[in-house]
Amino acid sequence: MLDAMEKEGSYHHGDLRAALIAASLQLIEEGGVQALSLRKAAKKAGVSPGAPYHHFASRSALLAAIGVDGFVLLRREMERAREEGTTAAEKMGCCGRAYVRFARTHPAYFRVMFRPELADLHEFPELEAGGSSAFELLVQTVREGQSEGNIPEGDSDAYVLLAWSVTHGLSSLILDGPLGADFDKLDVREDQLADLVVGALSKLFQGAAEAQRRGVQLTEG
Amino acid sequence: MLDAMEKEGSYHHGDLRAALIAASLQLIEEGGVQALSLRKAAKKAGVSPGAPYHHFASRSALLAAIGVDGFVLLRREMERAREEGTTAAEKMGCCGRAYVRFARTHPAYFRVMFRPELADLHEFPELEAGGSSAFELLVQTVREGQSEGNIPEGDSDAYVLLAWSVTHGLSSLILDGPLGADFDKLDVREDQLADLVVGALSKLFQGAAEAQRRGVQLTEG
DNA sequence: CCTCAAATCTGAGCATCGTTCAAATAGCCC
DNA sequence: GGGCTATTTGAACGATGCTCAGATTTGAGG
Repeated sequence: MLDAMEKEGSYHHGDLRAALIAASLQLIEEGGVQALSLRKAAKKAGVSPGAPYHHFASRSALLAAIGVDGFVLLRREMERAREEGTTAAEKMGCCGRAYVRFARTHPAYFRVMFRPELADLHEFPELEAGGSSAFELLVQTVREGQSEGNIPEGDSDAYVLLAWSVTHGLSSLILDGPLGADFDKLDVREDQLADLVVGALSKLFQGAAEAQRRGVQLTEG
Repeated sequence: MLDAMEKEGSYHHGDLRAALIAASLQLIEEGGVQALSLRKAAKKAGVSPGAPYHHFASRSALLAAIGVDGFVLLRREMERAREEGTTAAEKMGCCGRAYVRFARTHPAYFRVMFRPELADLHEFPELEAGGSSAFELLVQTVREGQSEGNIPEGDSDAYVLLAWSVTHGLSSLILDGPLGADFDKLDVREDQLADLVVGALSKLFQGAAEAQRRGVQLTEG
């Protein structure tokens, strides 16, 4: 599905399916998700307005296919980034930075991946599976960090959710939030935001783990 | 703008502007942002398809107005929640929980507030101002926490961003992410997620502040 | 090589959408 | 009442998602 040459030359168009996805990505990058119409994608692929419906049941199905590709790319980039760290805490930081980098580098994919009104997760189980796949990588890394002592014990689920929320939240704020207009007040450049936030989270994780090791009871509030 | 009775009885319709916003919110809650069309909102308000354009320059402008209302509501609920905490760390936790609660309680508002393709921040400065207003509340609270010793010193900007990213990320994941399908694997109910994640962040903040107080150097990685 | 069914594509058509605009209407100040 | 402005109408335009009957191409089996 990621390979545009999958069926080249075997049908009338070659591989209209891949051509439509490529055209769609280009349209989305030029003018946002709203700028994607099946008719424009069809014209870009040199085909009539009705042709796409032999490859995608609807506009949503096209977007779902793009989202699936996006999750594959994200998972791949996170796995690659993970190998740059030695301790689990480092790996988690690398994953987080890769997540944010992915959002900034592939905004077209990222938006489609997290817009259920464009491609519903229940309607396209492949999309849901893609999301779970990326999620599992974080679960694994946090568990490793706990056994290494870099992440406080207990509440494993909470720390996983915390890590994912941080990276996803920062990505969303950079892409769609008022952060793009506000971050200049913060005396940091946009490309440093991920380092800053993920770094702060790492500090907190390690500091809290150290405190716990010294017998400090971690309480909420 | 929040008051639906603002101009009641003074024009042909009464207050078409407010009626359109009310109708729009209803449509969005029923079928998502995509289910809102100016024509349907107009019909719901008992008015012709062209009438809305005397109150909103475009569909985007209508959505921007809704977003502005949303930011007012969010800011109000965060301020109210803040007063339930005594220390700054507690206040920050309350803000975070209120943020997530707002997203779950008012998904229609929340989505519009963070969809620049629906209502561009540059095009509607009021929207941008609304976002900044909510953001400032977090800045203030984190700064208070640092002077109280509940939040580690230094990197003030990073901790603000961290706190906002966490709350915004969790909200986004609950509303639009694959979390809705995955959280059952985590052995927690959805309404506990905010407590769990915000609580984890609070623990980290306090643990790290305690470690710093005992002379531990907080390093990234 | 020929046949024929299946896959693929065309192009017209339908309903809906955002948006514009001239003309009609209602409210308000003088 | 006169006249001005705000408001509303209803038709119109172009674009969209999607459907469908029919034309075209492909590839496998005789």
